[in-house]
Amino acid sequence: MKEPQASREMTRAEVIGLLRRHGITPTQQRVEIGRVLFARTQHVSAEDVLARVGDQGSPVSKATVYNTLGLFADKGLLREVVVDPTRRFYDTNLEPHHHIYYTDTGELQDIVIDGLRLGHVPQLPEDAEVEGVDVIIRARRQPNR
Amino acid sequence: MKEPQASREMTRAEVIGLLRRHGITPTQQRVEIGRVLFARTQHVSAEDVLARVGDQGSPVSKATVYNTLGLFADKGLLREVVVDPTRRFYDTNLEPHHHIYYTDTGELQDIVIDGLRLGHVPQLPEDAEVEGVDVIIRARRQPNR
DNA sequence: TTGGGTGCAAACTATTTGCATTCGA
DNA sequence: TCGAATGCAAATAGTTTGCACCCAA
Repeated sequence: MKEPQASREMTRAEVIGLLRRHGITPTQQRVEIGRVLFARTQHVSAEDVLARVGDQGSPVSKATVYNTLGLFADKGLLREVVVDPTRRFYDTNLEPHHHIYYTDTGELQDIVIDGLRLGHVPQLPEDAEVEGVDVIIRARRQPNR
Repeated sequence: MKEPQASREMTRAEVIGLLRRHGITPTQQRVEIGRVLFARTQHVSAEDVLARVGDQGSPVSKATVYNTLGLFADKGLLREVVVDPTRRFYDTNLEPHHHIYYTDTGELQDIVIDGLRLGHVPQLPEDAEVEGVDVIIRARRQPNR
C-alpha cells in the first residue's frame, strides 16, 4: 500500500496508474491535480492547489478542487491534517509522522518523533476503534508575540 | 495560576473575581457566559454557548459569544481545541491533558496519557518557542463505517 | 464622563450543493 | 451510449467586522 513519494513531477501515465490502483476514475482534472500534488512531499490547502493548477495546464474549477482533495483523502492518497480552524491542509506524506505548526507563520512541518510512546489509555471504550493519533507541536518562530 | 474547576454553578461574584484576576472587565454578558462555561469541565462550541445563555438568563448576541470565547482563550481561561475543521471547540479543563475525538459522533473527551513522552525532536529550530503539544486520538464508536 | 463593550446586521471565507453539460470507459 | 465527473453559481456555515448605542469604572 506504500506509494512512491516522488521528488520529481510524475508523468500523466504514472498519476493515472496511481489513481486506478486506488479505485479512482482518472479524469483530466484529477490527473492535473494529482501531478501538482504528488510532485513532492508537501502540505497544501485547496487554495494552493487551485492556484497551481491554474498556472500550469488546464484550469480546474474551485468545486472540483475541493471535491478531488476530499476524494483523494477518502481513498488514502492524502492525509488530512487538522491544525488550523480556518482551513484544511492535506499532506502528501503518508508515512507515519507528526507535525509542527508555526502559529505565527502558518507553516506546517513534518516530524518523526522517535520517543513517542502512548502509554496506557484507560478511558478508551472497548468497542471503540482507533483511526489514528495526531500529534501537533504548536510553536512560534519569533519569541514572545 | 490554577483555577478552581467547580462542579457546581459559580455565583456571579465568583465569576467576576475570576475574570478580574485574568485582567478581563466583567460585563453582564461575560459573567453570564462565564457562569455557563465554568459550571463544570466541558467542551463547548460557540453554538452551544449561544443556545445555553439564551435559555437561562439574559440573551447574548452571537457576535458577543464569539468575541468572548476568543477573549477568554487569549486570557487563559479556556483552551482552544482544534479537532474539527468545521468548528472551534473550547475546553474549560486547563490541566495538561489530551483528547479523544469520536469522528462518528463528534464527541470530545479528555484523557490523561501516562506514558506520553516526547523524545528527541531534532527538527525544531533553536529559536523556535514551543507553545504547546496537542495529542488527539481519533476513534469511532461504531466498528467499520 | 467616557472609553471599552455590546448588539445587530452585513461582510467575509472556506466549503458544499444543485443542476445542466461534458467526458471517460 | 450512459452514468459519473465537471463547471458554474448559488447556498451554506462558521466567524468577523463596522458602527451606533450603552454601561462599568
